Order: sequence, then C-alpha cells, then structure tokens
Amino acid sequence: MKEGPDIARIAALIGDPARANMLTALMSGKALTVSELASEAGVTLQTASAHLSKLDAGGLLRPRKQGRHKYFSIASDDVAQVLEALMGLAAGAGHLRRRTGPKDAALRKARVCYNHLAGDKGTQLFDSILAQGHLVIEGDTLKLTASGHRFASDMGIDLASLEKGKSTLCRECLDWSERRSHLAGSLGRAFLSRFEELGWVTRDQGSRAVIFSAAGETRFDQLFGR
Amino acid sequence: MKEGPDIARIAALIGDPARANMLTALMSGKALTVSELASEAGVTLQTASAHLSKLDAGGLLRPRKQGRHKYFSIASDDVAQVLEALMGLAAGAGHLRRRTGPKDAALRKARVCYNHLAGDKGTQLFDSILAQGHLVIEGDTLKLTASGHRFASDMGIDLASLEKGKSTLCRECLDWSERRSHLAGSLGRAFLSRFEELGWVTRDQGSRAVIFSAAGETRFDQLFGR
DNA sequence: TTAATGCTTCGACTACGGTCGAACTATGAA
DNA sequence: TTCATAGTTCGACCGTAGTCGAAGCATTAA
Repeated sequence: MKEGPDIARIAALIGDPARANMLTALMSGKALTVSELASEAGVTLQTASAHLSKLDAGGLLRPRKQGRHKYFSIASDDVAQVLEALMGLAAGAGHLRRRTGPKDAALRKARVCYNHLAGDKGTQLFDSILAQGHLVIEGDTLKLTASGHRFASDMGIDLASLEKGKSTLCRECLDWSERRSHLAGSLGRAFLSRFEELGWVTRDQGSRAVIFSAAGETRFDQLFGR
Repeated sequence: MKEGPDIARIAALIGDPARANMLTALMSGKALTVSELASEAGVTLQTASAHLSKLDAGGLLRPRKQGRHKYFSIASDDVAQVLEALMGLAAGAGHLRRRTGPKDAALRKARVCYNHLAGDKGTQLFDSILAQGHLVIEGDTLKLTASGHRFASDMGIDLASLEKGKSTLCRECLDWSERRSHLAGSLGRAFLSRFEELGWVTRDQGSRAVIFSAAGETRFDQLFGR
C-alpha cells in the first residue's frame, strides 16, 4: 500500500490557496518578507507566518533573517520545477484558462522562472545556444562546450566562480506557457542577471514579467537569433 | 494577487493521502477498478468513489466503463510527469528517505513510469539510443532519426500507426531515483510493450517493478550497452 | 529609556472535507 | 425471475486545519 515517497505531504502543502499564492509570488525569484507574502496571499500577518513555517518545515522554502525582516525564497531548483509543472497542468486542464489580461502577453513573452529567463525569449535563448553549439545534451545532462565557455566569458560571465558552486551549471526547465525547455541552473541565472546589468532587461515590479528595452532586444536577437 | 494558473486546485487534489495512494498505484500504468483503488488506499468503497470522481473532475484521471467495472487510469503524460517530479522532491526533501526494502532495489533498477520503462534500465535505454544516433534533441523536442526509424522497425515496432496517434512520439521524462531522463511518449510505451512481448521483461504484480529475465537482460545490454 | 515596526505564539472559533453506514442503481450470473 | 457483485448517492459525524484577535518577543530608531 505504501510505496515510493510521500507525495501527499508536499502536495498538501502546495494545495492550500494561501500557500499556493505565496509560492507563485516567490516564483519571481525574489526573496520576499513575511508581510509582503501576507498581502500577496490576502491573509493577515499571523496566518502568513504560520503558513510559512509549514512550508519551511516541508523543505520548500529557504528562510533568511536580515535585521528585523525575515526573507523567504524558493528552496531549490527542484521545487521551482515542480511548481512550473503544476502550472502547466493547471493551465492546460483548467477548462477555462484564465482571462488573458494585459500583463499576460508580457508574461508569455518573457518572465523569470525562479531566477532564470523563461517564456518565449527564454526558449529562444536556449534553442539558439544549442544550435550554435555552445551547449550539448549528453544523455540527461547539459554540457557547456569549449565555444560555450568562450561565449559566456565574452559576455562577461565569470564561469570559474559558477563552477565552484555546488548547484548544477546547466539544466533544462520546462515552461508552462511555451511547453518547451529553457535554460536553468546557475548559468541560466548568470545570463539573466548579466542581461539586467547590461540594461537589456528590467524586471517588472510585482509580477514575474521581464521587460526588454528596445536596444536590449535588438542586441539579444542579434546574439540569439532563431 | 492572482497570477498564473490555479496551482492550488490540483495540488490539493494530490494532497490527500488516500488520493495520493491511488495516484501512486496508477503510476504502474495499469488501469485499476474502483475497488482495487479503494483497497490500495485503505478506504472503503464509498470514499474511494468520492475521491475518484474528484480526481476525474480535476482532469487527472481518465475513466473507462467496462461492464459493471469502472477502470481508472492516469489522464495524460503531463499528469504522470508532475507526479514523478513530486516523488523526486518527496524522496529528496523527506528527511528520512523511506527504508530500502527488498523491493526497493528492484524498483531502482527497472520500473514502469506510467507506461514506459524507468529506473536504471530506463536511462540506459535512453542514453544508448541517443549515443547511437537514433534519437536527436532538437531544441526542446526529441526527434527520431532515419537510423532510429530503421532500428525501431527492426525491433518490430509499428511506427506508422504510432505516428498517426495524437500523442507525442518521443518525450523526455525525469526519474526520481536516477534523476536522469528516460524515454517517454508513445515510442517509450511501444518499447516497453515490445520488451514484454519478446519475453525480456515481466511486470511484477502489485508493484511498479519490472523484472528482467536473464536472457532478456543479455539481449537488452547487447542492444543498449552503455 | 520609550516608541515603532516586524514577526511569532497562543487561544478560540469556524468551516470544510474526509469518513463510513445505509439505502439505491446498474450490470451480469443463475 | 432472483441473487450477487460493482459502484453511486445520501446523510450524518467528526477532526483537522485555516483563520484572526490579542498578547508577547525581537530588533531598530529616536
């Protein structure tokens, strides 16, 4: 009767509306405080605090204390991946997919998924560096080629320090809107933050949308044309 | 506050222990009756019926009536994928990963994931046909090459009828035990059933384990050596 | 020190949902 | 027809978990 890991425990954690809202908000990649998450979920501070300690105990979040603030963020890529997969199901199976609001188009075009670029532009990036031979798929894992090393360095990404870290360098992640892979892992993270540094993109406050500047998009398309 | 699809709804569906047990049981790929699922979950027939209609309404299951029996199976590959992902999280995050029983080793070696081969042998299959050039990764999708077509036909798989079907031919699926990809989609399904027809493998009754015959494993390793 | 802010803990209320017994329907067998 | 098996529906019970008010800590600012 009992076989395999205990799915129900974590599914139940995600299954509460308030907690689900918090997790969705955290998928922006930003760390948020208890109060921010409370308003995000539409509950009072007390209940939010209770929910967050449960999510923490369940291993879904990573808390960090900073002064009198307590910041929460998604615990790991694994968690983010499960959430994206769930979104995919919910978007597809949910008979009437949510109304396409003004922001919706922007979200489909480009958004952050935990901490890397997702949406149309995310898959464009992934497909392009794969096609250019900067990245190869070896069985299950993604591997950066020699040209990929050069390319990333030229873009101003410090690969050496990334490779020291314990998290995977390259990793696939599946979109719920595009249903295609985009680049996750520490390199995916590095790309996005580099784009921000270069002023190519800015993150929309209060949503997961990523907004390209006109010049930024031109440069992006030059480098990662389809 | 409300952004993206409604995660909570389906997560809550999976979050109930009884329902989670049923879904885990269905991950064997076999369609099961209401009574079987009831005993699987350790509840009475009535409650099982109630649970199953909820899962059905949520789009997670596909019901089929046959005489006075009602069979349920996992609705789609998407659902199976989410469940596998959840198992991965639960196995990793669950502080004390479940005791490694006698069946556990067998499960890690080879098991069915919804309807295709997973576990160590599953990733071996995937890696090998990729290395042999039968399969290529094009951006996000997997594509069978010309040599792959020949190879599958030689194995006695009717590709033409598979390609007529509306489900994807090739698809990646992530293991919770191996944390690596294996082959899903209708071709993955076809491979497994072909292995069964050839007598290379048999499915363990009442669990997800797949057992190789001595001769079967020899042939399998010949074709899909690492 | 006092005051203000951010968060946690306690306690009590409430409601939703899982559970089963019992009665009911449907299919198949004798 | 009658009986048996498979599944559904109804109704009632109960427990758990989400919710918030109020009080309690903890950290910073004045």
